[in-house]
Amino acid sequence: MPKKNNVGGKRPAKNYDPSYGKRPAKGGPKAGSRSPGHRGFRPEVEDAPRQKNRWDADDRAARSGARDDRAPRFNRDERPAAGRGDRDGRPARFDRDDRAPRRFDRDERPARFDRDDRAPRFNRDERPAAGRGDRDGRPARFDRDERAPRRFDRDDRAPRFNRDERPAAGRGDRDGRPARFDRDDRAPRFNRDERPARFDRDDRAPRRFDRDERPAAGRGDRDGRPARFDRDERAPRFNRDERPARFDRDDRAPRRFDRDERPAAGRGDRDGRPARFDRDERPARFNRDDRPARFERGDRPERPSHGDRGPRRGGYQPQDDVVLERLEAQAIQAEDVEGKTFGDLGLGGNIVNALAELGAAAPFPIQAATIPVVLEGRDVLGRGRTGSGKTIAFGAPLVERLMENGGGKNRRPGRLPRALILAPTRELALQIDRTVQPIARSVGLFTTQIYGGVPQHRQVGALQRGVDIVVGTPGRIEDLIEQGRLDLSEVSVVVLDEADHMCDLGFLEPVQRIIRNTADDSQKLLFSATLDKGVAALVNEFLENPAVHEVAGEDQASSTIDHRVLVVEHRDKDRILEQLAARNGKTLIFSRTRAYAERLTEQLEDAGVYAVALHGDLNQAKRTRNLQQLTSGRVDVLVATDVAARGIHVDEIDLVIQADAPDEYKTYTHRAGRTGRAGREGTVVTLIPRSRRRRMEELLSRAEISAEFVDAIPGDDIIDEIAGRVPTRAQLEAKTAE
DNA sequence: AAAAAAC
Repeated sequence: MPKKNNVGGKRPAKNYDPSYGKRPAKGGPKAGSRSPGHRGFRPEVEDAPRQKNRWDADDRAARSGARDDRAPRFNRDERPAAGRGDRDGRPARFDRDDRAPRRFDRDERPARFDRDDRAPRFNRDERPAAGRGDRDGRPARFDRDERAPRRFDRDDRAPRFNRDERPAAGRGDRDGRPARFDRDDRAPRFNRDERPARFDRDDRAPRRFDRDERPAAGRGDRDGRPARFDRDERAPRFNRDERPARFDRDDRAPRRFDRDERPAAGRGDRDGRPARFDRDERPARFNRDDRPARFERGDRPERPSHGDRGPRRGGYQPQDDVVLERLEAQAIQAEDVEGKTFGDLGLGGNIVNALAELGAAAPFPIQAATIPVVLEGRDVLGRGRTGSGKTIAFGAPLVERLMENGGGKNRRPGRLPRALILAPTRELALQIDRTVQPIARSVGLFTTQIYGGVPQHRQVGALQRGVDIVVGTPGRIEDLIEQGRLDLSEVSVVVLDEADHMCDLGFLEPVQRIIRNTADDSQKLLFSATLDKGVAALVNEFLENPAVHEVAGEDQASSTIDHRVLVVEHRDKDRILEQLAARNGKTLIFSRTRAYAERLTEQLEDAGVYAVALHGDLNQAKRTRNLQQLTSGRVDVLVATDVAARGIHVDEIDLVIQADAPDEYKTYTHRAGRTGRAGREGTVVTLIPRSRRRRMEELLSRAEISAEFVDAIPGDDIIDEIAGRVPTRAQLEAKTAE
C-alpha cells in the first residue's frame, strides 16, 4: 500500500535503499525540495541517502527482526506505569473507529438542539482558527474521509510514540517535531465536530501541556487555570441553560422507566444462552455430588433475569452466594495472618521487596490464604471482598511459580508467554499490569498488556521480543491468537480476575476459547469478590479439584461502607445529583447507560461541577486519561458506566453515587466497592424513584446490605450530610429548633 | 436492556 505520509509526493512508496540507515548529508534535503512541483526541487534526491523513515511498509515488515537487535529498547515496555498511561493514551487517539458509534448515538438522541446551539457558541469562543474553519464549514465528514489515509499512517507510526513514552528524554524529540503533533492534535478535532463540546475541551492541545507540565497538584490548577480555559468551559454552560437540553433529559426519563418495567422481552435471549445449556449438559462432574439440586434447578436461567422479573426471582437469588460453601471454601481468619510475612508464605526475597515497594508490607488475609495454595500448583478459587488485595493474592505467587519453572533465566527472544491474566475491562487489565509488572521485573520476568482500543503492533512487537506474562482483555487476545501472533500453548498459569463476570453472556465463550489455547494442565486461578456458581461453566471444564478460599467475617456488617438510598422524584434527580456532587473529595457516579453518563457529565459542568466521563463510547485515550484525571486528583467527579464497576482502584474515593440503581446485586457490590477500600471509610448513595423501592430492598437483601431509605428533595440536609458538607449555621439552628 | 470485549 502506498504510504501517504510522504505528503507532497516526496518519494515513491517503494524505496528500498542499501544506504538506508546512513545519515543523510548534513542538513539533508528540505521537505518541500523533494516535490517535483516545488521550486526547490532537487531531482538527485532520489539517489541521496535515504532519510530515516521508520514508518514505511518495509520498515514495518522488518520491524520485529530489527527490534530484536535493539535490545536496550526492550526495557521500554517494562517501564513503570507512569510512562504507560501516556503511551496508552497516545496511540489510541487515532481510534476514530471507536468514535463512530457515538456519532449515531448522538444522532439518535434529541441532541439536535445541542448542536444547533453549539455551533454559534464556538464562534463566540473564538477558538484557534485551526479547528474553526472546519467547524463552520461543517463538511467535517468529508474532511475526515480525506484524512483517513493519513490516519493509517499514523497508526503505523506508533513506534514513534514509543519514544515519547520513554522517560522525559523523549519529550525533547517531540518538541523538535512540531508538525507531527499538530497533526496529532488535529485529528481528534475533526471527530469533535460530531461530539458534544465537552470533549473538545479535553482534547485541546493546551490542556495536554497543562497536564505534562503541571503535575498532580492539578486540583489547584483548576482555579489557577488560564482564563481561556475557564471561558471555554463556561461558555457552554450559559448556553446550555438557555437551550432546550433539559427536554432531552426529560424525554429520556420515561423511556428508562419503560425499560425498567418492561417484562421479559429481551429475556428470551438469555434463556437461550448456550452457556447455560452447556453447564446443564455437563452434569457437573464432581460438583454434582456435592449439590445435586443446585445445577438441575432452573435457577441458573433465572438468575440473569432477576433485573426485570421483580419479586418472582427472589426465591432463587439468595442461593448464588452459597456456592463456595458447597465447594467447602476454607475461610481464613484474620488472626491466622497476624505476624505473617510474604516470605513466610513462600515468596522469594526479590518479590517480597517488590511488594514492599508497592506498599504491601504484610499480607492481607486473602493473600495469606491463597498464596501458599497457588505455590503448591493447585487450581484456586479465591473470594475476597472488594479492595481486599486480590491482585497481589494471585500476582505474586504467579510470578514465583514462573520462577520455579524455568525462571527468569530464560530470556530468549521470542519465548512464549507462560502466564495469562484475563480481565473484563481494559482499565482493569492496565491496573493489574501496574501491580504485576514490578513484581515480575523484580525477578527478571516481563509482562505485556494485550487489549483493544490501541494499535496492536506494539503489543505484537512485545510478544515477538518475548514476554513471560500476558495481561489483557479477551477480545484482543483472541484476535491475536487468530492472527497467529499470540501463542498460548506454553501458558502454565491462567488467572481470571472478576471471574464471575467473565462467565457472563458475551464473555464466557471467548474466555473458554482462550483458555483452551493454554496448556492442558495449566493452573487456573479464579478470583472475584462475588465469586459464585456462575463460574461453574469454567470450573467444570477447566479446573481440577480446586481449592476454594475466602476470608472469614467479610460480611457487609464488617464493612467500612455506609449505604444510603434516596427516594426521589424524577424531576428532582438532576438537582440532587448536582448537590451531591458539588463536594470536596473524590466522587464516582454510576449511570446505567453511556448516553446518560455523558449527559450527566455535561449537566454537572453546567452546574459548575468539574467532571469527566468514563464509558465505552470514549476512545481508549480518553478513557485512560479521564480515569487518570480522577486518580491524580485533577478532577473530583467521574461519571462512569459499569465499565468502572469492577476492580478499578482509585485512592480515596469516599462517595459513590448511583444515579441509576443497578439491576443486579453483584453490580451493587462491585460499584460500592470502589469506595471503602483497604479498610477506609466510604459512603454509597443510590437514587431511586419511589416505584423502585421494593426492587431495591430486594436487591440490597441479596447483597446482604442494610441501608436506610430516605425521601429527599433538593436542598435537604440529608444530601449535604451524605456529601460530607458541614451543615450551615442556619441548618444547625433549624435542627436544634426541632 | 446495558455494559464490556477486536478490527
